[in-house]
Formats: sequence, C-alpha cells, structure tokens
Amino acid sequence: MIKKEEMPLCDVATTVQLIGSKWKTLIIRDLITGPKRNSELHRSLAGVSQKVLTASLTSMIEDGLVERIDFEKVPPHIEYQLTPLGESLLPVIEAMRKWGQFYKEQDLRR
Amino acid sequence: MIKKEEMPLCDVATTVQLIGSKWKTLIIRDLITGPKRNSELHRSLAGVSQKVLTASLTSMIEDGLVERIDFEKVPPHIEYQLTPLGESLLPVIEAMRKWGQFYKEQDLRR
DNA sequence: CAGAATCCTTCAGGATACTG
DNA sequence: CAGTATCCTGAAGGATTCTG
Repeated sequence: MIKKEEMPLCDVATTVQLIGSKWKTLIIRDLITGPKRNSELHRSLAGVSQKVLTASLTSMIEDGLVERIDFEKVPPHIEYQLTPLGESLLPVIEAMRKWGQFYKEQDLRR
Repeated sequence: MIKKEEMPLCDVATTVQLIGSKWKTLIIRDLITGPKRNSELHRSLAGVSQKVLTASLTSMIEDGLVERIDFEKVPPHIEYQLTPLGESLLPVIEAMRKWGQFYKEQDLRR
C-alpha cells in the first residue's frame, strides 16, 4: 500500500502543483515579455501581497522555472527572468489563455 | 453559490480558477475516457475524500464542465460526464500532461 | 450506491510594519 | 529597492458517520 504522500503524481498533477497556485501562472505570463524587477511585478500583478510574491518567486526558483539575477548594486537591483524550463511552459500558458477566453465567451451566452 | 463578484481575472487566471484545484484536472482526465460513476471516480482518484469529490463535481457542474446523469434507479445509478465545454479542455490537459512529463525528465537529469 | 452532515486541520494568501 | 517578520483569516481539503 502506497502512502498518500508517496503517491506518484500523474504528469497533469505535476504541472498543477508547480504552476497551479493563484499567482504563478500570472508571474510567468509577465516574465514572458522579459526580465522584471520585484517592484514591477508587484505593480503588474495588481493585488498580490509582497509576502506572496516573494514566496511564489522563491518556490519557482527552487523548481527551476525562474532565475534571480542580482546586479550587486546599492540600492539593490534584482531581476527575475524565466529559465529555459520556465519558457517551455509557454504552450501550457497559451492553451490556458485561449481556453479561458473561450470559456468567458460561452459564459456570456447563458 | 457561485461568487462572480470578484475582480476581473485575465484569461489564464480564469482557467486556473476553474480547474486549478487539487483534483479537478484529474477528474477531467478520468472523464475523458467516458462517463464515470461516483464510486469509480472515488477509486481511480486515489486519496480523494468523498466530500471533496462531491464538492469538486458540484462546482464543475455549476461551471458547465460536467453533467450529472441520474438513471433514476434503485439502488441509485448516477454518472458524470464531460459536457462539450468540458471536452474543450482537452488541449489544456494535454499541454499540462506533456509539460509535466517533460519536467520530470528534466528533474531526473539534475 | 450516492452523497449529505459534521467536525477538524492545514496552509495559501493577505495586511502591516520593519530593515539592510 | 528588495525584501523579512509577524500575525491573522478563510477556504480547501480530510476523516468519519449517517441516510434514502
């Protein structure tokens, strides 16, 4: 018998686990257009708290999706950019974007 | 039951909100192969509680992704199947599946 | 068989203030 | 500017029992 914690996740679940949280897909979407600073993300992701933004970025760095670039300046200048692995998510994001748009159109017709 | 008075979400976030919860994508994946009964889903989604399964299905029915078919029998025979809208999620699920597989391969090479 | 009812735990997310 | 450090709340998820 396999414990739940050890239960192998299917490929779909792996993806959900990595980018399924509230803000991660939006962060990736923002980073697709190029590296961004903390303050830029905080502005474009209207509504995210600083804590959650940091936590999301840290988690994505650990997962190898995002890279943190420290320009070693004072005052601090740090940028976040997608790794090649992060960029490989583009088809997923795009599929989700297209479907979300499609769904909203369906919703209007009810 | 449906809270639609939230701030406008981008298309990507719409999709995440609809299928981003822990079990929904897995339910859809299971239903892609045809209608399933409650007990079948409860078995194939190893680890899900009855409450969460019901809640997920109810939510997906409200969102128009899943249809509940009552055969009006005793003992009860009820099946859940994807609506056309639910089936339209196939490309998203497939993109996530492919990427999840890709990610796990990357992970092994580190 | 399907799933409603109950009670409980966890934690993602949020608000705010502070620091190098 | 780029974060920590706290404290807090609600929602998601879970375990178990009961019922038509």
